[in-house]
Amino acid sequence: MSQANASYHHGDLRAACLRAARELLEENGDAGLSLRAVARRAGVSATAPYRHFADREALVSAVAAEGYRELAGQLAAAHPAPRDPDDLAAIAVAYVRFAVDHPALFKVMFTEPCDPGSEERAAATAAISEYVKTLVRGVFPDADPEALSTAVWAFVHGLAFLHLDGKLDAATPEALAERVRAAVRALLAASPAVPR
Amino acid sequence: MSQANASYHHGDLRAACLRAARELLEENGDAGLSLRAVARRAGVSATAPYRHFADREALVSAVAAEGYRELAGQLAAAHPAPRDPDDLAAIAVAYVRFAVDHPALFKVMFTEPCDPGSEERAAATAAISEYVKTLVRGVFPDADPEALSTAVWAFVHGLAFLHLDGKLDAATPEALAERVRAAVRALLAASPAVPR
DNA sequence: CTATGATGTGTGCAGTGCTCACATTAACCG
DNA sequence: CGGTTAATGTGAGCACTGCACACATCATAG
Repeated sequence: MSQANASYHHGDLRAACLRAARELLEENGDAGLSLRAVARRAGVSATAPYRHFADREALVSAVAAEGYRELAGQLAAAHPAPRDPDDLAAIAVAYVRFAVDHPALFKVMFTEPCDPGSEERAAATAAISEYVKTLVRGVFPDADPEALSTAVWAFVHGLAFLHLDGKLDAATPEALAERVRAAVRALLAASPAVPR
Repeated sequence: MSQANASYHHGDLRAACLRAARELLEENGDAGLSLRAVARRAGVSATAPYRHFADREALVSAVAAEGYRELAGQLAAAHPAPRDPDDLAAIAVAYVRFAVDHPALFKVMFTEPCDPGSEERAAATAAISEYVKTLVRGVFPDADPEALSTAVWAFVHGLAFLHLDGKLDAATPEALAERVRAAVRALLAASPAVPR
């Protein structure tokens, strides 16, 4: 019933497609995201989206790029200017939380081909990478920033993925947060010979 | 064993399907893995595989389970009895290497729904989890084994995924190994700015 | 040596991505 | 204004997919 404007041309089909895609992703997961379903939901013929997206890949990449931006926002919101490992842990929690709250989106962001994908997408991930590097530089000024930021991102990312797959499950948000914090603490405390 | 000759019954279609699925996965990635393609490659009608796998999900889960076992083997081969972080790093390298060498398989193992999946699959991942815990206990006797093994697995897993997505790329195997080792070192050396 | 259940076949349906020719219309230019 | 044009949306159609169904074949138990 949403043909509010019964005109031939939609007006802003591109945005409508992205919105529909997001909804389908939340509702039915990755599998439910078909161009045709998107078109149906946007109240438009099956082939109309092709005027705005070269193919399914392009649509997915656009959704993913949106996801990156949102994720970046959540991280920044978790702690504006982290100074110590606890602050970092808060950001880690936000990262994992994002993954668990939007599982299908997150998978799409990090699972699909990606490399040859849109530059929009590449730029968005580069931004995150840069952000992590900045964080690490601030909190661990004495470390090799390149290696350590790789390590930190990997750690948080892996934590997110393991939760997603149900390898680790955290019933309540608070349990999840505590588990993440515990992992961070354990990692920082870890030394083979000299604890503390 | 298999009377591969033109007999009506295949002999060991289940195994043939798994082999075909592995091949298709290596050749065309996740997308190329269709039940029909598997059937074609096994030289059998399109619906024959349904006698051995309830649906596509089941086939994929079986392939994934195989992958888990192989991964476990590679890890064990990388270092039989790790005692210090360097040994651990060798295992980390093997983990990431496995992901990079079999990208499609790895994605299938950790990306698809999984939870409600076959118990065969659940058992295989539980085995890996247990293995990591054992490792960690050996190398870091003073740490909280639960939290630290979570952290270690997450770290290595994230490293693997970031490489897979081309977020981090390592042209040569040696470069990859060195990057992984550097990340491990950086993480262990990391101490916060030491607010004294 | 036959009955039976496990295994493989063929047909068919609904859904998908994508291409192509065509319809509609907004926007630009005389 | 009015007409041309390019952007946008439509519909039919192809090749493919997963899966369900009825049927064919055959190894083997009784």
